[in-house]
Amino acid sequence: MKSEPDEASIDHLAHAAHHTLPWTGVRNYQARNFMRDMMQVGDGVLFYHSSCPEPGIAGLAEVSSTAYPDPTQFDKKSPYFDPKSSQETPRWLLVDVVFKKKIPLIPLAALREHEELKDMRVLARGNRLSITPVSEAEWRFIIKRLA
DNA sequence: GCCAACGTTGGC
DNA sequence: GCCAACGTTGGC
Repeated sequence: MKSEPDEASIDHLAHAAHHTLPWTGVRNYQARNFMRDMMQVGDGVLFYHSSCPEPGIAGLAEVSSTAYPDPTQFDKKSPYFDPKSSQETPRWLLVDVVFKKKIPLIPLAALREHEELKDMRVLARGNRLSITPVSEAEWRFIIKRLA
């Protein structure tokens, strides 16, 4: 799961109440569907810092809720407000994410060096999804070899 | 700041 | 349903 560290970094997560943050602001249908259809409580999360001086995996977290409506879509003062959404038929969902651990940054360039990770969705050419699946093999490799 | 890549919008 | 225009993402 990608986040801009200016907005929500691994340190923010570590210091949040209950070490938990709602993953607000996803406004892409594919990313939303991953949360809705594929994520379960207890799933591992690679916390990725994007759009920053050192992009890469900065920590480990866990999904701690199933998907539910993102309240910011109803908030006129929020940058994530969506006038086309309604309480009755919410368009955007989120999951809660709980902190597990901070790790020495695994830079994007390091991820790209490993043959084992060449098919990682987040590394695919032109990928713009902020949430992408990680295979079992990719997860194990990152945890054992890089984290 | 640049720019490639991709998603969304909206006219037709 | 097509597709051009536009906006956004995100690494560099």
